[in-house]
Formats: sequence, C-alpha cells, structure tokens
Amino acid sequence: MPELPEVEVVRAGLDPAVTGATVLGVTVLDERALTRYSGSAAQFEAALTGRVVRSAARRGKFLWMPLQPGPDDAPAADALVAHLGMSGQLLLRTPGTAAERHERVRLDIQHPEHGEFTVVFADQRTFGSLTLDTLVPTPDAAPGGLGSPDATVPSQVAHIARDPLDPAFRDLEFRTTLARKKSAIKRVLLDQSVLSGVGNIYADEALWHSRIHPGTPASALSTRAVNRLLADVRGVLERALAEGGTSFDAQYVNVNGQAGYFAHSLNAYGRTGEPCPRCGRPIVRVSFMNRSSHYCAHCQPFDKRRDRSRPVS
DNA sequence: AATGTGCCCTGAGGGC
DNA sequence: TGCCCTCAGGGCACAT
Repeated sequence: MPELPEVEVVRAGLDPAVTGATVLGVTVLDERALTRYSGSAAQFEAALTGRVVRSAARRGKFLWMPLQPGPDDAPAADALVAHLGMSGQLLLRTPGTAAERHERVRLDIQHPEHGEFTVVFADQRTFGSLTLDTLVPTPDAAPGGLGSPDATVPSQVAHIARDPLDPAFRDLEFRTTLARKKSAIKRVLLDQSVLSGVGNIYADEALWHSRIHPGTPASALSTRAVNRLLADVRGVLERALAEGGTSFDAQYVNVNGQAGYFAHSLNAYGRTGEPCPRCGRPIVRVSFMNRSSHYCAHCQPFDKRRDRSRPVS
C-alpha cells in the first residue's frame, strides 16, 4: 500500500532526525525483517552499530540511508536499505518507548543537535524488509534518488527505474519503452523497472484521469496518450504527496504514526459500484494480475477482443 | 527476451 | 460465538 507519496512522506520525516546521527544500538526482534540480508541478525546489529547516517534517500518505493565509512575491519555496508512492502512502517519514537504491536527492528540513534531517537521498523504482513548493502554508481551519473548526496544507489535498487518525479527521469526513454511493450498498460505502470513508485492505487487513478482502460496494450497507446498518462501519473503522485499520502486503515502512517488524507480524493480506486465522478456510471472492478483494477467502463472503454482482464462476480 | 503466474504473510471482515 | 473463506498487494522466483 505504501507507494511513492507514502514512502516520500516517511523519507522526509526521517531525514532531519537521521542525517548526521550515530547508531547507538540495533535490536532485531524478528529475523523475517531481514529477508534481503544475507547475514545473521547478530551480524546485522554489529555491522550497523556505531555507524553514522548521512541522509535519508528514496527512489520509487525504496528507502535507503547512506552511511559514513565504518572501521576498516567492518563488513562492507554503504547503506541501510528499507522497503516497506505492504504494511511496513518506520516510526520515530523517544528512547524507551514500549514495543509496537508488529515491531521487527529497533534502532537507537543519537543526533548531534536533536538528541536521541528510536527508529522503529514495524510491519504487520512482513513483506517489508531492512538490509545492508553496498552502493554502486548510477549509469547516468545523476543522483541516485531524492535525498541522496551522490550518484549512487544500493546494488539491490540498481534495477529499479527512476520515478517520474525524479528530475533525471527521461520521458523519451519511457515513451520508447512503452512502444515496445505489448503488456497491458496497467501491468507496465506497476513494473518498477520501467518507472518506479506507482502501485495499484495510483495506477488506477492515473488511468482514470487519462481515460485509458487498464488492459490496453502499452504499445497501442499513441504518443499523445502516453504523454497525457505520464502527466496524470505525476499529477496524482504530487497531489497525494501534498495531502500526506493515502490511507485506508492504520497500516500506512508517517514517522509520527499519522495517516494521510488522499483517500478522500480517490476517483476510481476502491470505489466499486460508486458513480464515476466524471460521468456518473458505476465504477467497475476486475481482477487482473492477482490484483484489483478499478475503472469506469464508459470513460475508459476497451475493445473486448484484446481485453485480458476478467470480471469479478 | 519477453511475458505471465504463484507465493510470501497477517489481520479484518463477511457469511453462516 | 466461532470457524472458514476472501481480500489486501510489492517484489521476486519461477515457468513458458
């Protein structure tokens, strides 16, 4: 559920507290939070303790905190990488706070000016994870992501495309890629190696704004349609960001545990059976790629002969 | 190479 | 009351 706007809210909340802070201690309460990490929980704790965080950075839905170089004998770890998965949260708490319900990892840090904080990684559905990773140069020599001081990304994030709000995102390359893709446009929007940061909610919203059926082959879209879609993707992401993200339940929150307000602004996602805000006909829901797609069959028409989605009873 | 499918996980909510 | 089912879905391993 956390997509680009939600993850960016977390990054922006984390950045002032962690930049320049020293990791005083690390506690792994549940090793499932380290599925992307090759070592043991003890190794993770040891490798991170004592390190100094340089910033909080983000590309798409991936977060990372570049670290200042550790001692020469320390294991190679250039950054702490976090992915929230579906239900992950990074919370800023005061030291000694009681454990969150689904707390998986706790970092105690000390900021040179703001004092001590506890960074809690909590995750109900355990699809999120933390890991330590090396940083590799970006092929285009542009900054690795928002909040990254240099042109590097964690190696595990290298295959993730830049997100559409990244100044180094290349619209032309995006159009070229879409022209070669025969997959449904909804699938392509969710492909983080094509563009990152868009998940099920904002894919449905952008397609609704652009009046494009989610099953339309990407290559069938005109240049004009792709440009409109990209503009609508950026529009929904920016508006959601301005409202602090989307939340349906207690799963997505900022670093202070507060929910965003964008759910009130959704036009298609989660509105099955409700009138389309544009034409008044009911929003329909189909199951597609093991996910739900919500759209207006009138405003977003499609040639059924090429429609790969199937109705949900 | 490109495309599509299945699975990891927990808790909420509906039906009976 | 409680049990079983479905749903939420990001990312990746795997199959074709």
